[in-house]
Amino acid sequence: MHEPTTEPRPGTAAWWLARENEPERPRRRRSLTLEGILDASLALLDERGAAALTMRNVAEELDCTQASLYRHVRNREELVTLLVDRAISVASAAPPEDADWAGKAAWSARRFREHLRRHPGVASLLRGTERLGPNSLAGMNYALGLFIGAGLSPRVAAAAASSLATFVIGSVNFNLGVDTRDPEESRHRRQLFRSRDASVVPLLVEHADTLADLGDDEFEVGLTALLTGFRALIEND
Amino acid sequence: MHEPTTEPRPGTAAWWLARENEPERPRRRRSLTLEGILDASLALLDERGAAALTMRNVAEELDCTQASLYRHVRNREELVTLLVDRAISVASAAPPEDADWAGKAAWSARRFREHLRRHPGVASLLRGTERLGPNSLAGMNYALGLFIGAGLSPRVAAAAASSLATFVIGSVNFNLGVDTRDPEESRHRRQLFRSRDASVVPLLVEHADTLADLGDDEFEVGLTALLTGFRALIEND
DNA sequence: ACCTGAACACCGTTCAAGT
DNA sequence: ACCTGAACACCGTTCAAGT
Repeated sequence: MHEPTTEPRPGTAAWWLARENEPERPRRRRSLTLEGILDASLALLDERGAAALTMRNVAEELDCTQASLYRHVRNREELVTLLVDRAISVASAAPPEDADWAGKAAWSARRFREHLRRHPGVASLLRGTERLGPNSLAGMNYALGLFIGAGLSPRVAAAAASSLATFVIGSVNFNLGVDTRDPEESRHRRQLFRSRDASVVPLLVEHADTLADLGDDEFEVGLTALLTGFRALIEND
Repeated sequence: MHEPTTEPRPGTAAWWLARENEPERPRRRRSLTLEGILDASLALLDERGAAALTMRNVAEELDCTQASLYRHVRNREELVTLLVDRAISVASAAPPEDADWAGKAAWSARRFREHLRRHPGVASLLRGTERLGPNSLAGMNYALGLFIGAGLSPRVAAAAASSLATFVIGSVNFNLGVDTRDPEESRHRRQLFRSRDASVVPLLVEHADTLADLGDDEFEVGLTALLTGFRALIEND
C-alpha cells in the first residue's frame, strides 16, 4: 500500500495525521506566526461575523499581504479547521465534581451551547465541519468516560456522546441568523403562524403564541430527553 | 406602528409574510420561470454539489444571463431559501398508519435522514437556515400533531418536534464531507485515534476500533434516546 | 530566504443600453 | 416591457519579481 497522492481535505482524519508527519515549519524571528493568524481570525470572527473572515481582512488585521498568510496555512479551509478546534477548547471546562454523570453531561452541554451563542461566528463555522482536532478529541474522550462510567458499553457510549454533541451544535445553528433577543422576530413568527391556512396546518394556527417564542425550551426539552433516554439504555443493558 | 423600511432577510418569518403581500409577478410567455430556476438549481445541486450552485451556473443551465435570474429572485439567499423548502417536501410522506406515535416519528426521522443523505447538497444548504416555508410548516404541523396526540402539552410537543428535527439535520451534516462508504476514511480515523497520546485521551486510544466506524449507530442511539425521553415526559405530565 | 505586488479565475449584483 | 452585455466590487489563490 503506497502513499496516496491526493492531498487530504482539511479536517479529515487523514489530514490531521499527515500534518504531524510534516517537518515543523521553522520559527521565524519575523512577527507573523500561525498563532498570530488564528488570534486575528478569531477576533475578526467575533467582531465582524463569519462573512468577514476573508484572507484579505485577516491580512489587513495583521498588516501583511494575503500571500504571506499562505506561508503558514495552505488554505482558507485549513485556517477554518484550526480555528474551530481552538475555539472549542474555550468551551471545555470541568463540570462540578459532586454532580452525577447526567448532571455533568447537562452542565457541559449547557456551557458549550452558551459559549457558541456568545460567539455565533464560531458556531456557524462549526456546522458541517468534522471535529477531529486535539481539543475536539479531548472533549470526546471526556464524554466517552462519562457515559462508560455510567454503565454504557463503549459502542453505545460513543454513539451517545456523538448524539449529544450533534444536538447541541444543531440547536445553536437552528437559531443562528435569528436574534432571539429581538422581540420583532418572535412577533413576526406569531403573525406568520396565525395567518396560515387553518385547513392545512391547523395546529400551527391554534398554538401560534406557544410556537412563536419557544426560546430555550427546545434545547432543554431535547437535552433532558436525550439524557433520560441514555439512562434507559443503561438499565436495559 | 409603521412598516419597517429595512428589507427582511430571506427565510425569516417577516420575509415569508412580506412575500405574500407582494403583487404576484405576471406570468411571462417566455420560458424563464421561478419554477424552472428552482428545477435547474436542484439538478445542479445534486449533480455538482453545493459549491457549484452559483448564479452563473444556474443561468448557463437555463441558457440565459445571470441578470435575468434577478428578475425572478431578489438574491442568491432567496433562491436558497425557496430551494430548501421545496426540497423538504420530497421527504415528507405519510408513515404507516398502524404504527404508534413513536413508530411514526422514527419512520419519518429515518426517511428524512435518508433523503438528505442521498442529496448532500440539499443537506448542506439546510444547515443554519430557518425553515419557515410552506413545506417546512406542514412537516412541523404533522410532528406537533403526533406529539400532542401522544399526550404532551402543546409547549413541550413543540419543543420535542423541534429537537427531533434539529437532531436529524445535525446528524446528517456531521458526516457531510465524509464519504462514509469510503473505507479509507474509517481507516484513517482508526489510525488517528490509535496514535493519540494515551495519557491525554486514553479512551480514544483504547476504543479506536469502535469509534472508527460508528456509522449509523450514532443516529439510531440518539433517535431512540430522544423518543424514550419524550415517552418519559408524557408519563410525568 | 523571505515577502511582496500584481495578476488570475472566479464570485454576487447592478444598470445603462439595446430590442 | 423585457432581456442583455458589460461592468463593479468583491472573493481565494498563485507566482514571478524584488530585497
